[in-house]
Amino acid sequence: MAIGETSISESAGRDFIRDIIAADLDSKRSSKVVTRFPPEPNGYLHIGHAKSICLNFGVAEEFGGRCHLRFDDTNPTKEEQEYIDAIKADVRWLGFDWGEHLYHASDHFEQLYTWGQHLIRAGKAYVDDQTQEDMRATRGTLTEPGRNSPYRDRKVEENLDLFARMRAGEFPNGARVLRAKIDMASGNINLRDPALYRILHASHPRTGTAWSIYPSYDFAHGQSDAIEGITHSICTLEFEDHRPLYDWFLDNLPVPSRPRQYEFARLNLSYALLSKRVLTELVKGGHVEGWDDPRMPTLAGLRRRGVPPEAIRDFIKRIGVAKANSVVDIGMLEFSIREVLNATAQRRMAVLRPLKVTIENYSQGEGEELEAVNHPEDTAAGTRRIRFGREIYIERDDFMETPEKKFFRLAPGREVRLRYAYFITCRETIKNAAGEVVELRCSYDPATRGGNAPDGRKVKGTIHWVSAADAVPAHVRLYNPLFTRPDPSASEFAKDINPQSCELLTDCRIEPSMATWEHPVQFERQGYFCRDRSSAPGGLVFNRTLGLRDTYAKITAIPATGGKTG
RNA sequence: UGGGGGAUAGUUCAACGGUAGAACAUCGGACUCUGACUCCGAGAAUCUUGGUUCGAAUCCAGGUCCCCCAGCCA
Repeated sequence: MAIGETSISESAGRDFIRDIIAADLDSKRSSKVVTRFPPEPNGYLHIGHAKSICLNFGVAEEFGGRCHLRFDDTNPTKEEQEYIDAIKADVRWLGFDWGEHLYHASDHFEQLYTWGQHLIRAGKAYVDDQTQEDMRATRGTLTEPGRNSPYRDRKVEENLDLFARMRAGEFPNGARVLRAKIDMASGNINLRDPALYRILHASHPRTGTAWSIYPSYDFAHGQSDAIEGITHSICTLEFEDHRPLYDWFLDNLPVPSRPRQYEFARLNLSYALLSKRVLTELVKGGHVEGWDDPRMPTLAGLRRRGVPPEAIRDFIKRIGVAKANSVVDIGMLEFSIREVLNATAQRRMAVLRPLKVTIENYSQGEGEELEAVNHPEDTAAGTRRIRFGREIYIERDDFMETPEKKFFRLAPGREVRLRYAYFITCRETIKNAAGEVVELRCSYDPATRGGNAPDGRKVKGTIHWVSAADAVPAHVRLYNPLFTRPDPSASEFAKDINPQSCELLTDCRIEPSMATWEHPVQFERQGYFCRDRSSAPGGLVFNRTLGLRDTYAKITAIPATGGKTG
């Protein structure tokens, strides 16, 4: 079921946020539901944001309301147009639509300024000339109260004048700040006269140089919610102790509506770091190739990796919403990815590490065409013709000179099935000077054409292959987790970076039809792959989205993300 | 030692005073022209101590542990 098809009855009570909304609708405290997704355009969206997006847009859809996309662009020193564009593209890709409801905190700058004056006139805000150091020193500590600023009792007229001159750009950065006058002794540090406006001579992506002062998050967020008619302002846990301040502004300003803030626990994923600071450093420090590097947990990275948006939505639905901090096993995400890809990706054959096989009793001629099904669980996907010939490539891992007990693929003297083709038996092993196996000499049974023996005999293994004469070369990138630990250090992430997070294979052979294939594909017995955007004619590049579950390989060192390494 | 939150299988969530349930993971087994998929089965939890109640994961009291807050970041 698509996310938008969830009915209210099914969704009611699915989590505490939906419980609250259902109750508000029930008690008529709200007559509609309006939510918002409020990213700051200072980086790319990651899968943690997907949780918020799915929650906010999902809830709005389920309850027949709407969800706004609002850029929290109150700090021009960190925000860029590139991020604004990328965020829009990512939200759309995930499958959500804000319609006409695109907003920016900067749309409300003029109103916010007016409200700053309003607080001044009410004696509830003042311009403070203290230095940043002084403010820090007088704020107190977690256990000691702060001290009032010597500028706290400035006259209204003087405050108004100074505030206007701050706006006019008369003072340098940091010279003064507009502060709310609340309580320097509050146990909640957010209430110790928080800054409302700071002087920032910086060019803003939308307002350019029109402003020399910019509102703080606290002063902008709730009021923007009120202006837009947001009913339920859903944010993460770290804003919980900002809620009294959020409410204080709404109580002390003539706002047009009364939104409420609710907080949920952000997403954490094992073997990953979901913080914009870390992701930004990974990009700027050159640890990855960019925001859309397939190893990144960004939506852009997941997209390039080949992860379908449906899989992300399914994953988010599965993990639920609560207030307890938690770390979700990356295996959960992988399950959702396989679930979607198994159902949608067509099957093809590709040999990643080729081992040449010559079928000695097969004619030297042109070869032949065999039929292969495109999707075993979806007959509508049809079939395709694949070339077979005397020389083929099989996977190096599918041959073992001295097979271990559980190995039931090819070995000297052993018979296996070539998928959709014939049974072959290994007759001889060719080695190079170093003693490495470089070629296999096999025989085939013409009676097994298509893959079944008329005499009813069975083989234990079926392996994939490609025709040596017809397969096209390709590069394939195998990905493993970016970090070596399930709980990488956010403060010293560099030491936990996995040096083997990307393995490039340069001698792969794939079915010719793949040259122009644009969809996710399963290379049989190996995993799900997608064409990388760096592919060029004659230079195909595939990314492995995820390996198939592999109960034989049993890699224990690092989780299955990216599948087996060898 | 201030203020605000949170503790249920290995993990993530349910259970809203009335039989602690699901998904993922794990371990068995079946099926299979993908060691995939699918199917069947198993093990596995209420932080702790009291109290209220016929009955407590849920209500009350005390304790323990974990997370967030001292930006002119969001």
